Amino acid sequence: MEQSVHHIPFVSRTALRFSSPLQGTRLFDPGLLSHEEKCALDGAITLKEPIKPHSYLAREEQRVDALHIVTDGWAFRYATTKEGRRQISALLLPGDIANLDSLMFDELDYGIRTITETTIVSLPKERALALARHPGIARTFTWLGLVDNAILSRWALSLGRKSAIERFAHLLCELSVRLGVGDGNDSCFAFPLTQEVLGDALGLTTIHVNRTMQQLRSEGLIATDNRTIILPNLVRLREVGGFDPHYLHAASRERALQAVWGIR
Amino acid sequence: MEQSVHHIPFVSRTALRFSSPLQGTRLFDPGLLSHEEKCALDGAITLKEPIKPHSYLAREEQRVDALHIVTDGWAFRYATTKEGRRQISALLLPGDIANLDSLMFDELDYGIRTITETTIVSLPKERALALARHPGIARTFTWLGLVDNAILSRWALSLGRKSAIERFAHLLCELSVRLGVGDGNDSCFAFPLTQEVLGDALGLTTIHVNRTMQQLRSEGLIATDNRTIILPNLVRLREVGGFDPHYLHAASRERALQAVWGIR
DNA sequence: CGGGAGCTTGAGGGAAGTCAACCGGGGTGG
DNA sequence: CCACCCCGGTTGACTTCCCTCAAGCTCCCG
Repeated sequence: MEQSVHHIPFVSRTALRFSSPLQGTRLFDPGLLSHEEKCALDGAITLKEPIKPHSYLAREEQRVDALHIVTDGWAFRYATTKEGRRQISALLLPGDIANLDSLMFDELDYGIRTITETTIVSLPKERALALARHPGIARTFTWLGLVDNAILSRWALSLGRKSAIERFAHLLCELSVRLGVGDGNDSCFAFPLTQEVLGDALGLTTIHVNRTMQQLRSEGLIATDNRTIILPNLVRLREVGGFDPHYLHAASRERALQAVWGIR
Repeated sequence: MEQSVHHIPFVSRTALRFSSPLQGTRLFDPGLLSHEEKCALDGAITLKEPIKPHSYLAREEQRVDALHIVTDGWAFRYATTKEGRRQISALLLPGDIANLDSLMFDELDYGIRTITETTIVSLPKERALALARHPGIARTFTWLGLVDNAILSRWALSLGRKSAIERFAHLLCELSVRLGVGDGNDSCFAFPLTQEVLGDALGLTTIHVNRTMQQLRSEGLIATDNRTIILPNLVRLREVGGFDPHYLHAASRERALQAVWGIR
């Protein structure tokens, strides 16, 4: 996280005056924050010890008094039926806020678990609410909540109306965009999801996930190797999944990055 | 919706000084708004002509430059697959904002249709953003977005991990709470959803919705009569649906109502 | 070397989908 | 004013996608 200034091209010096664990996360991404607001945010957070893989960041019904922002690693939100069937409602990637709703609600109505080792920074609820008096920060929270919502709406479309292979393809397309791996074919990224976790995200059994993966492999749409996934034909994968990246509103994110850094 | 002042006990007269179409809607509910903020909101909205049943309030991909708040009637948000399979991602009841995300995004990534005749008020995006400088209004928007999110997460659990009858039961429980019909058994409310719309909300075919309704009827969990539904055994219905009202955060709404009106 | 986590395979079953009718009622146009 | 039509609901027969159950396999790690 300690990043040295000389790795970054000479632009926009003032914006670089500090180096925050939040640098480059989605919290800063939408481009809604002034330099002052970024500093204020940065001053309010505390960096936590890394959290082990497969451990609980929070349990269902738990009282949580701080926002947790993932800065590294993968995690997920989930809910379970009384019989113990689990549905993942969000995959949390670096930059995501794990529990934005804690801003307004006292108790979680879901649980949070890590997938890989995960580092988070936390922002006490009270300070977050105070910071939300900065219009840019308030708008950033709102923006993040709305994107969460857009993603979840697509998941609902997948869960309710798509076949296993379509759901899987759609999820992979979503992840490739959210992770910011290039649009070109032959996308490739670390993929720490077990088939069990995939099943719980896609509303399928692990066994059916396995068979669906085989189908995708045999059609040349994915290749996996040691927790890495390759998408050799993103165009066709998007067709299969019925994926249109528009809903992720990554464009505004790109635009913001460009405006702030003059790069990328 | 036509509420006359003399139905309301003599309390908190100042809070009643104006009568807004927003009165009693979820926009005012969380209790986050000062009297001044309510006035500001009220001054920014315009009441629209009632919209016919089964008509489009907005299409997918459409540019929308105002928030639309449902004040009467039922509507829904939906998305479709390329083959035309439709999934409803939200049922919009009086008080709901149909397109909160228009606050931040230019184009919808869903469509909005009415179910019954619907009246809406609209709030131009620019004015909404300006109003969001009031902390209470900003927090109200955030609150509404977060509740939307909580509801959608439960829908994902239903769609991914519950049987037809469980999904149906859960939806009915959710609606009974959101509509504010009493907790007691023998809840009863107008129910304008066709089996087709229900199917699109629950991720089922109309035919299977029909059979599921028959099952619920035969088990004495619902009774229908001319677009009205009766839930004769809400306790068992909640058991069947695995429903816990906590996630709707209606409590804070009740608390707010109590604080403002001293009633209910 | 044993054990567990994650992956793979096969056989059989079941919940929900598909296809194809039919019904009943309310609106409408001839 | 009646006939017609269309929408929404209902029913039956058949299909299918995905689930369940039950193993066995392959790593990796202690």
